[in-house]
Amino acid sequence: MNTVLERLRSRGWALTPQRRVVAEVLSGDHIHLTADDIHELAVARLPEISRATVYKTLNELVALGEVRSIALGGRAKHYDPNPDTAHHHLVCDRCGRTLDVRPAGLEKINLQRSQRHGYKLGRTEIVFRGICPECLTAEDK
Amino acid sequence: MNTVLERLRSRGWALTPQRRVVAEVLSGDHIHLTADDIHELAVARLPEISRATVYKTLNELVALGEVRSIALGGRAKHYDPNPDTAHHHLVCDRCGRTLDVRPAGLEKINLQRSQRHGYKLGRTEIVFRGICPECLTAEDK
DNA sequence: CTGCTTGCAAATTGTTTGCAACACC
DNA sequence: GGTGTTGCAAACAATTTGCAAGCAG
Repeated sequence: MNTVLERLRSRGWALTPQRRVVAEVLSGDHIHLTADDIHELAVARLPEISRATVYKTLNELVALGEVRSIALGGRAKHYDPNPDTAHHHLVCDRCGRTLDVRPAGLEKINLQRSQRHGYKLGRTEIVFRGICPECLTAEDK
Repeated sequence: MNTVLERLRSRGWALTPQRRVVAEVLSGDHIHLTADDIHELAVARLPEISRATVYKTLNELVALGEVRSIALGGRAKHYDPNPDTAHHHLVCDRCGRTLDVRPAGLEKINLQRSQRHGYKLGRTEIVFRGICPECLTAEDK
């Protein structure tokens, strides 16, 4: 069922072990990892993979539209393996844990013409910020 | 009319030339600058100001709640001098130019309980992405 | 062979920190 | 003279790039 890899191969992407491992890590349920998280998980499956290769592969996946890179405020970029499904993000301000959310009634959000300032509009991103349950209990000091 | 400086002074913040210049640059109409932009503009008014001081001052302003740091996807953080007024951002995907927008009808956005995953909700940030007029005309190749 | 891919190491970029010199009550 | 602030330079962290060597067709 790994359609990601099929799609990539059909676009002429050389399927090396390194690239397969990166794609596999991303399609797991660990979501919104940083490049370094991804490298760490990839090393567990393929010890000799280098950070540079992980970075290059991630950039290629972003360019191919298979993955989106998102800026959540921490130092490092996070990678979102679901660029197509419409969803937004719920981010913990303490630990950075990020979940996908699909809020009801927000699909039709749009900027009225008077607020567009001549921009041609594209995607709208919503980030809900808060504190996750783990950090909340840890906070009960 | 520089209430920012008044507020800061009343909180015991030493008002040095360097800090005043940074605050002045931020209260200009050039909005959402990066730390380096701010340094550059500050140097124009006070040539000997150092990058380190600008960074330190910006971090203090953020800690004091006078300025918010925002991640817009580029490498560098941007600084938003209007943390209090409810507004969102319209970002150019080409050049990064960012404007404040106050879309109508979005004030009551909220995540329904079933989507909160136990998070205690805080602020909601919306980023509208698009291409600004300048980049649009430049693109007419 | 030819060309894409890898991985090391070095370069870049954005930001922070250690510390000595300084300014201001 | 102590407290807080500056600025240089060095340290850091995240990411990118140059390049020689490897592998695949």
